[in-house]
Amino acid sequence: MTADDRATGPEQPAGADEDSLAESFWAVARRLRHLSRQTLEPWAINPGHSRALGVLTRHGAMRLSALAEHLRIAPRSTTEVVDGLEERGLVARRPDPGDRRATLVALTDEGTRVGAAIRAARHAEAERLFGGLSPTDRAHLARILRTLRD
Amino acid sequence: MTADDRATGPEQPAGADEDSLAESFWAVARRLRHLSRQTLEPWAINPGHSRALGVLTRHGAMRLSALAEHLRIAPRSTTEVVDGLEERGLVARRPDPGDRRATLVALTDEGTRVGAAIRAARHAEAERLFGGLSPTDRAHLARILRTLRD
DNA sequence: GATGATGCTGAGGTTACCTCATCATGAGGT
DNA sequence: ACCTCATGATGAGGTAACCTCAGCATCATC
Repeated sequence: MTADDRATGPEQPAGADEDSLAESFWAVARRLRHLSRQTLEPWAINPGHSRALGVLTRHGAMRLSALAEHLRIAPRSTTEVVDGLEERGLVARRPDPGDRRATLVALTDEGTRVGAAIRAARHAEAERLFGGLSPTDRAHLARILRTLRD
Repeated sequence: MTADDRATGPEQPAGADEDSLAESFWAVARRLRHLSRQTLEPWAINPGHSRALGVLTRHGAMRLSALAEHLRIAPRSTTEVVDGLEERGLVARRPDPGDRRATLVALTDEGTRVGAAIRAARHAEAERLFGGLSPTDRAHLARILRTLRD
């Protein structure tokens, strides 16, 4: 049939025909998301788990509640994300020595390894998309995006 | 706590710290999505419904199955989207005169009106985000995005 | 040491998708 | 005409990733 009215992912707004900046923007976002899914595939890990892994890689062990804030999801939902990572042996729960109500989540060795690998793969993935641009265009894009983000 | 590890929306990959093009990209995507949610709010319509409305606005009445292809969701899911829009009085089902198995979905007058209003609001919304750019930057961005999208 | 706040989790709900089975209809072969 | 297979929509039921609310243990404060 006709082509791609859903210029974007499942959560994205419509307006595909517009041929506007927004449309192109979502089209690129979509490509990025696809790349990302491919990147994560070898680890059989979903984006949510990957995000949590990223936070722990960058910030080290923390309470579930802190992780929830980083991920911007409800504490209760964080319980489940951590459950998943724990099942896969990527993180471990241990009691917070300073507060017996609290639980700390820390990367296991395996988790550290996988976290680093994903980080590297993610870097390569970005390179795959943006690598085609000339250095000038990369600079332009970086500057413009920085402007838009404020 | 620290700020925003979730550089993006609920479905987006992680990697916030990277300070890479990808990171900025998702940050902007996030802003766009927020704007979009605001845009849709007055109509109490969700992105899925809005997308369907957009397709019908652009392409006119069509079968459920055709709509499913445009939206890139399963036919069965389309049934539900159309149910929702029909409840709100924005579309109507009628039998396909050429095939008694099939059902055509068409915008009602109200649906046409709302579709147009959303289209306009969406345009304004894009202007709100991209309007701050100089004409040169807009051209740069448009060109670069077009390159990335292939 | 009672009172209220905080940290985690069980129970159960929502949203937006999915697959599979079913039913009516259509199209083609014999 | 009849049989078979394909197709369009939908009922039934499932899943993933969130959510809220209630409950329990623990902490901080008065």
